[in-house]
Amino acid sequence: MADARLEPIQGGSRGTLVSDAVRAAIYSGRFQPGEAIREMQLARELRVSQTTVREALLQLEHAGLVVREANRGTRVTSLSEQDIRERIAVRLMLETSAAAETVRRMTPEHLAELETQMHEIASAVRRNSYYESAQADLAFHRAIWRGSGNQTLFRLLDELTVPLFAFVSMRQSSNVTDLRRRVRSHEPILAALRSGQAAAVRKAIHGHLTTSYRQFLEGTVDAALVSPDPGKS
Amino acid sequence: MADARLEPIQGGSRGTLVSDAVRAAIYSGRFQPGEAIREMQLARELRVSQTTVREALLQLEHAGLVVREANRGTRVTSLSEQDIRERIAVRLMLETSAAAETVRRMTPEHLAELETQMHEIASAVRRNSYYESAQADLAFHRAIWRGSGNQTLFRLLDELTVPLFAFVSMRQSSNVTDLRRRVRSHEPILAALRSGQAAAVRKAIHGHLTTSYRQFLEGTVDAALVSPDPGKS
DNA sequence: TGTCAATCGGTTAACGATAATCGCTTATTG
DNA sequence: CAATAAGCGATTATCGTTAACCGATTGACA
Repeated sequence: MADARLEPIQGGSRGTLVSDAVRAAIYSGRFQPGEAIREMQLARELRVSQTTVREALLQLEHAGLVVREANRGTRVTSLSEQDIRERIAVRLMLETSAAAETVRRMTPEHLAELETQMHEIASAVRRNSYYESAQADLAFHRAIWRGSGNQTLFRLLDELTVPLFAFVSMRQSSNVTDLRRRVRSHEPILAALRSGQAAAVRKAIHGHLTTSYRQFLEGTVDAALVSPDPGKS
Repeated sequence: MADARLEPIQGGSRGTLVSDAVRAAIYSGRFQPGEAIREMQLARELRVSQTTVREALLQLEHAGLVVREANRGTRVTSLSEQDIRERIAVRLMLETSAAAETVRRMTPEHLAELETQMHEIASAVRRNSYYESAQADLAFHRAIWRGSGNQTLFRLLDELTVPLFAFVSMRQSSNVTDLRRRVRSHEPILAALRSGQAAAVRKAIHGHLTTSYRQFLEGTVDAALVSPDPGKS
């Protein structure tokens, strides 16, 4: 009973299938931010009804990947500078606390999983695969969020961050230097997690995020919401 | 141009109308937590198509008021003890930071608005109107969130808290003592906001929330995620 | 020639009907 | 008699079509 011979069939509903397809198209850049997505056209291309497409778009809207305007249409989300700063600020609040909790509950197995994810990032970077390295990067952070044991917290961080990955990384030049930095910048987090000290983890996450998003944060008038943890003004 | 003579007509899409109707029914208790909501039945009662009802239910699912299971049906969300604890923990993280930012940007106008909201709460309590006092309570907190100037933060707090109000207050006895407490427990927040000191505001919010939700928090094994701010273990 | 209303093209919103899926009950069969 | 399959009722998922809506453009009229 413990291990079935067959995997449960995947695919879910047709709407989810469509949603996945569009999501992949957005990530891979086939749909550009700001570009309109027409329900009927998509329905024809994918051989499904408009209703199904609509349900998929509703899901994507929830995930923050598209925006829908009544009677006007759907377009790929194009995060404004302000949107990005806001998301980063909130992510900073949540992820530092999540990681601090994660380190408290850390098991050797979980630490091993994080090290594996780290290897995945490095591997993708070695292959110079930008898309996959971003996926691995996200997976690493997800593993940290999950470790907090708070599903609500995980869900919110996911909702907040997925569009960030989709649209921020899109702008960053994917040159070799940036990719190398992607590996290095995660190492202090892992080190802090190994140390088991919550304060160190908070600092590591804070440093990682502010560094990673430096180019989006500089020029922010109110840095307050961006660094609520240290520097208690 | 600045002030129109007429308000923009409300009502939005039919789907939103249905969604509002169901939301009100949930809040008022006409739909109980755990109760099934049948699409076709609702469609007949409201004289709209099943598609429209479905869109409404999708909206409500996003808001966390109902849960939908593929091919099984929709039911009113019944938050588990764990869900509630998780939401409180995350709300604590976000609202303390939001309020700290709000106090930094506070204007006399905004402070006046909060005082007005406070009067609304007191007024509803005097009328012994439980439902309205809960609405006013929520409005007070919303005003604080909005003051942070971070729309993303506002949205997340809303998403997180609305179901809390819907289902937590439902369980609390709405006796006179509880209602009086509802007024009193907000006063320290207002006082802290007037003082202008971020640290005081953080403490006030923390105190308010842990007090308000005491009955749901006691017995929590890991209080860590619930008090990430003070008492740095 | 400027203003406003009617029209038009394109798109989403809503509809009614059918198909697919689920859990449960009832047969069937070895 | 137990295990399994077939059938049933209820419900959601999907479909194709029609209605409503928005913004831009055209055209009439002062």
